[in-house]
Amino acid sequence: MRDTRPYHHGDLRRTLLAAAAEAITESGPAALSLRDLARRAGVSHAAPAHHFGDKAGLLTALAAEGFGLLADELDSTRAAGGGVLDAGVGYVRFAVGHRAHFSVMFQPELLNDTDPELRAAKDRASDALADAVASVQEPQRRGADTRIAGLSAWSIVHGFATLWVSGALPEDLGTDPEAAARQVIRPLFAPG
Amino acid sequence: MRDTRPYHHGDLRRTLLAAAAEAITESGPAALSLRDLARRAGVSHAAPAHHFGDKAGLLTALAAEGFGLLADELDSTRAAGGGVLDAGVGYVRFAVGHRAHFSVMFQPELLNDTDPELRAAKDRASDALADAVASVQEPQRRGADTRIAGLSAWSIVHGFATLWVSGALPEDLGTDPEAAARQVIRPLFAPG
DNA sequence: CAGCGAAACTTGTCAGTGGCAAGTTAGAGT
DNA sequence: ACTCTAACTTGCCACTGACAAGTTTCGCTG
Repeated sequence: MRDTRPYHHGDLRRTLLAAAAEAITESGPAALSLRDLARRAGVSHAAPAHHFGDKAGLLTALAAEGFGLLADELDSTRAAGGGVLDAGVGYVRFAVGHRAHFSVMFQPELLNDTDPELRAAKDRASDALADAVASVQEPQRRGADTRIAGLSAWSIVHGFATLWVSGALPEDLGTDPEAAARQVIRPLFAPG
Repeated sequence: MRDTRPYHHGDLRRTLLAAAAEAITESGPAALSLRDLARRAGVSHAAPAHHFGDKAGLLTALAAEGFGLLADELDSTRAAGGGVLDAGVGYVRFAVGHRAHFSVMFQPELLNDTDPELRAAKDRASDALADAVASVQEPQRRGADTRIAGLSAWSIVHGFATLWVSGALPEDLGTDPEAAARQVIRPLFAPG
């Protein structure tokens, strides 16, 4: 909220990330143009490069932010006393609520996968996921492998989220992704 | 195998699709360049447009081919007397064996989703998937909803495939995607 | 087999894009 | 007040996708 545009934007990094998220939500990561983002933010076409190096750098920052948000989501459902099922629904809630982030997080060819921030955020999300699965581990019958159980849970939840946001699922599932997710995910957690 | 390059390539469409699949497998759909494909095929830079209209057209053709191949895969495991688990493993085999096709099939913003060929191929794959799930339906306990069961199966299988090809899964799962898939998917189908 | 219509490709061009290099401005610390 | 550096700008180049208009070849009809 400055009267006239100052030379220093002041918050360009954040602004660009937000604009990128919006643009990607609308048209996907492939259609993203750095110059377009710059225009939207009212800066020169080369300004984005200063903060992110290149396009992959921007998407990497977005992905890292995404993993952080995902970890937050999982941690918060856990803090609320939710079980694995709730964590799963939380995963879907994140994917649907942050399509842009989600659509970039699992496309490594768009990212600088060696970026330390990205790695850190990934690790944090990974830990949060492991915690959510481990919380249901105690009442496990037999010595069923926890590791495999976690991967099963991750797979079904990730699969549902991916299919939902890509519009591949049948329409008669309704318009509420969380309710639908709960139904579809349940069979894995409530056998018998 | 002509002695000198004829004006009519003869099989450009196929050649371009194959080249595209190769390029995408290496660097993802975003990095795909029509002009590069043309160069690889030894034709002019505008030749691809003749066959596919534009980039989305090419990717749409690739996606349609992909859905066809997926349907083939599922039908063949069914013909071999396999159950849902085998169909699931077949799904993963397809995704890993045809990364390029798979990576494009579920990114609607890259495609012309109204394309009739794409729709037809999608429907065929959808039917094959439904058949694979229905085949295990008879011995179902209680009136568990078949529709939901199918979506659960699709989700876990699709999720595993997606995570595997994106390199998100832990390395200690080994290098054999089918074996790993079988382990991770089983909990859904063999409860109790 | 002549020729003609349509399909398959080429050449040329334009606006838009990403990325680099070199300059300019502002702010922060001393 | 001075300087050092981060935050941006201007200018440029190679490349890309899309379109328009031409050229070559194939296949079919008569």
